[in-house]
Amino acid sequence: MDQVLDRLRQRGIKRTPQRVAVLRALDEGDHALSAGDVFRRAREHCPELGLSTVYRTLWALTEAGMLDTIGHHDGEATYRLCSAGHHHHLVCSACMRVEELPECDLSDVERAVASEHGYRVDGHSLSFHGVCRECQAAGVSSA
Amino acid sequence: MDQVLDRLRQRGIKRTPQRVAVLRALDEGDHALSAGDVFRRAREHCPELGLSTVYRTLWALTEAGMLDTIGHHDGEATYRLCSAGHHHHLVCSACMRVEELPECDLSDVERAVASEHGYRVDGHSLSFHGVCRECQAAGVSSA
DNA sequence: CTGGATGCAAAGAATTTGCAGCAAT
DNA sequence: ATTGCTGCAAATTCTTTGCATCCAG
Repeated sequence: MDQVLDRLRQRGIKRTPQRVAVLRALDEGDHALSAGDVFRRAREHCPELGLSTVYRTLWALTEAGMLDTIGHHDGEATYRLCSAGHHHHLVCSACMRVEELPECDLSDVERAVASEHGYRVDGHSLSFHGVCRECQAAGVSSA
Repeated sequence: MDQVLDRLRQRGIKRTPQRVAVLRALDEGDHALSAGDVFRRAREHCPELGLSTVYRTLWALTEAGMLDTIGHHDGEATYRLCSAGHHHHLVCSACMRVEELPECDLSDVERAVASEHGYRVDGHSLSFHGVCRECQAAGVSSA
């Protein structure tokens, strides 16, 4: 997580207690969190945190390519710290835990789709959803 | 498009001029439209249409499995009439045209991911984005 | 010091909901 | 006739922005 702060510093972003609190909230547990979730969690470490700062920090992290938008459930966007490179996600619909899937072998498919439809294909996004081991054990069937 | 109305009728949904107008707006062109887009287009055929009705109809169509949410750009969700079965999308980021990709051979990958991570994988979503033939010809490079 | 960062409150946008009247079946 | 549908306007909710002040570098 300190590497994240390093990368931010390189982009001229200052290290403030608020940002650290937001990062800690995003970092503990690999779950996808909404802006409100982050706000509530980060507040425990930094009570004077404002919601605007959360949004501003989320935006900065997204700009820096360190934050992925996982989904938009019920009008709320959910975010998660992620590695910078190309990857996909495996999302538990019960607890919102997110695992990264680095491997990706869709270039053939991409090429096929491109030529078949006359598109210049610039990229793709792929995500799997299901229920993680823990939630299965806990008897959760879906969400 | 009349088949869509048939399927709606079977769900006990009445055929009103407003719904028809919304369906026409969604049907003409294979583009992904936001609620506002649909509203503006449908109004041309049905000037007394209210925005709420658009949202209510979009919701009904989604419930019926005939409408897919393509993306959430700038806080606006975009929708498109789609076939009921499992399929993926190829989206032109310039004109928002959407093509359906019926073929899908990810079951192996899905199985591998499931066993590797201990998940019960319930499904996946995959979409490609790029620039369609027409927009390439028109010299559009991205969005 | 100095420019970026913050909190607050107000603004903006998209979507939802209450309600009394209207229309499709 | 019934029952759902509609438009309008008000209400909700998520997110963004303006601004005076404050703090990290």
